[in-house]
Amino acid sequence: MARVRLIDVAELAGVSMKTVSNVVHDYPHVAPALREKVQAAIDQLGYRPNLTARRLATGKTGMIALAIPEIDHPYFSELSRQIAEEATRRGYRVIIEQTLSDPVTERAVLNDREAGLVDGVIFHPVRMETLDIAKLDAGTPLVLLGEAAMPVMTDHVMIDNVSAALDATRHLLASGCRRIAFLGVIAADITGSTSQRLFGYQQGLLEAGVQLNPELVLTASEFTAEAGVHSITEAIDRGVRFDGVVCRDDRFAIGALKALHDSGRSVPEDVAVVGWDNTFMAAYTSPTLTSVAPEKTAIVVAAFNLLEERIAGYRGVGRHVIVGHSLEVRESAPLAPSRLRSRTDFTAL
Amino acid sequence: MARVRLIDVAELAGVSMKTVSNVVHDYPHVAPALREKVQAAIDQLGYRPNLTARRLATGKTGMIALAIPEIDHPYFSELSRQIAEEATRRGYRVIIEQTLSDPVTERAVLNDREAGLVDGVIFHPVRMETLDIAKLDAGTPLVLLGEAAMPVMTDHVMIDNVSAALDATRHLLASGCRRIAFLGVIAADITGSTSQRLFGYQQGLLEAGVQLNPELVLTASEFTAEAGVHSITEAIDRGVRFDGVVCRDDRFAIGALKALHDSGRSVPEDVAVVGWDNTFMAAYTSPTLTSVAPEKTAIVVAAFNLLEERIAGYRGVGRHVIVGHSLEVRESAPLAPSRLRSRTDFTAL
DNA sequence: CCACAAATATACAGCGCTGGAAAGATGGTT
DNA sequence: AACCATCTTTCCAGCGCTGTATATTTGTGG
Repeated sequence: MARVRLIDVAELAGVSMKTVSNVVHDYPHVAPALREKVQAAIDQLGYRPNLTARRLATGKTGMIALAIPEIDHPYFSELSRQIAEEATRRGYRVIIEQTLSDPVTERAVLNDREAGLVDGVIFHPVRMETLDIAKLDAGTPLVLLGEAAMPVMTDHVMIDNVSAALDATRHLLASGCRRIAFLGVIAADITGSTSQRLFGYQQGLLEAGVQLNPELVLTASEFTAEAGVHSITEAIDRGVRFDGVVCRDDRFAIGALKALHDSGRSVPEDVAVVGWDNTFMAAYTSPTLTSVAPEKTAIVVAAFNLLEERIAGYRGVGRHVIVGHSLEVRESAPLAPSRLRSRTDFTAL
Repeated sequence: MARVRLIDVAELAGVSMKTVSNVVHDYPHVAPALREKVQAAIDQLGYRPNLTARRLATGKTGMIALAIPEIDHPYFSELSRQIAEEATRRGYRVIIEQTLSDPVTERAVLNDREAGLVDGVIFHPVRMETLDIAKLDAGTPLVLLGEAAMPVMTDHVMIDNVSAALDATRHLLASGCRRIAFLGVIAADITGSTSQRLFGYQQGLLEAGVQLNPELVLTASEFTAEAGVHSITEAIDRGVRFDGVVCRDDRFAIGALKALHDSGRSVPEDVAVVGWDNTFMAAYTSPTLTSVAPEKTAIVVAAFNLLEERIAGYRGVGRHVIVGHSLEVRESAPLAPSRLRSRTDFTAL
């Protein structure tokens, strides 16, 4: 099982190592006859270059790390797919690190772990403070995703969360909702992505002259559909009345749909629901889910552009790219005011 | 930006490289005073070991590759998550390769790409023939996932697809279905996973004395929910009558639920639906989805066990591990015969 | 106070590959 | 036939780290 090395091929072909290396790399100035002989030796021995050794010699790894909270969150799995594809297109391979939103793991990702292993890191932080990140950045090019407060030295790609939440809220208001809830605030999320969305939601209500009602800001224990179900169910049980919900992400929205269905409410007639991320399931829930749609492709492309500039040697201050978003309107919150029951009947449910 | 090397630390601390290395590795026989001095130098310089160099020296990479068709297929993203967690537990990092079911990419994964890069590969093939795989295995430990025909030399983990499909079919039969469709056969899938499921479905019908009807075997163009929608809709339009569907995976099932809903059929009253993979969405569709549940954790653990044995040097013939499965019964195909309309009314829809 | 074992620390040769310098061929000029 | 310029090929010093062999120090008992 001893691996075939460059020198083995060289000996068999009766040439120097470098010539074999040149053949492997398609270096142009190799005489055809020699090239053929070397190739034959390569084939005969089944030679495969040792990438680790090549890396040590060249200093380039050709790999990037993608650090995300959860691989199987639909938003992140869809993002991962696009990143994997873009990486392939640009000649990189991807190491995926799952942080599970654990601050220690997040730190580890940036700290010693990426030492010389990857050419760059794309990182979606959840628990780490921006300042921490800046400190730990040990020279490996880094691009941040998500809503962390603008770091000074680090590149960063995000959508305008405030404005997107504003769009979602306006949409619900336009369709006639007046008691709009927000799902959900999570204690552990300190990067501000939720709070930006909450802020946009509040702004939307205020500009429409609707008074803010703290009761309508629902909290959740974790980022799962189940937590969404629980939060909505509990609000209903508490007697909280609402006719619309802006959800922090699609998983919460999916949970909300279930909770509303189980409690006998119909969507969107009784309660309109807006999700966030426009993940694939949004088109397959029943009713289908209106959802804030970040331009995922733009995020991925922007992230790679920034990363490759850093890899190429850019050492300036952090750039901050805001990519577009839209509202994908589906059945759970249609455009037209389509309420079948009058709002005043709501309490009768 | 010049990286700090072991020798830099050694010089600052006034010791040999190896002593620094020993400190980094917590080698026990280092005098406390020296250890402290070295640690101070490490901290002062911000030294991080170069993993690529370490790899070259040790020959171990501490990485495994996971090659799957699509990162964002719920089954694979859930599997990936578990693999990532198990890998962390066992001290490995994971490179994820997305093959997109492309035979060329699949080949590349096994062929030159893993050269010395990873200690092992976990691979879920879709298009490659088993024989091909055996040929390309260049010495890197390999474990196959999924339903490829038993390879002779390669380790392999799967569930018993025939028996699982049989269970699903029996379940539908027990609840009163008689015209049970199978969704969906895909031309591009040559590994036999679909055909095994189809076989189990047919066996289930036969043992119940139900005649096979080729019309009820629905094909799909690709592995997406949309293709499932299309296939079911088209069958309905063609006038195919059915009161149950066994789906090849949850995405098809989700598409089936949508198509049935859009055509005015209710699930499970008119048509009962069984999915496959028991992905997270199964609990959140409306109605919730009965689904074949492979024991994902068992798959992951078995795969790692086999892989680590190979890494440790096992060179014997391929082992084949069959892990358990169950049927997660939910609303789309409940246990009891719960049909509201009589079957004869079906055509009236 | 010495011999000898155990505990610590060092030296250095690789791991397999690449990059640049240098050597060797080749062929066209004058 | 001597001389370049150009094309091919070889040589060899690293890349940063670890494992083994070896040297040095420390500790113990007689």
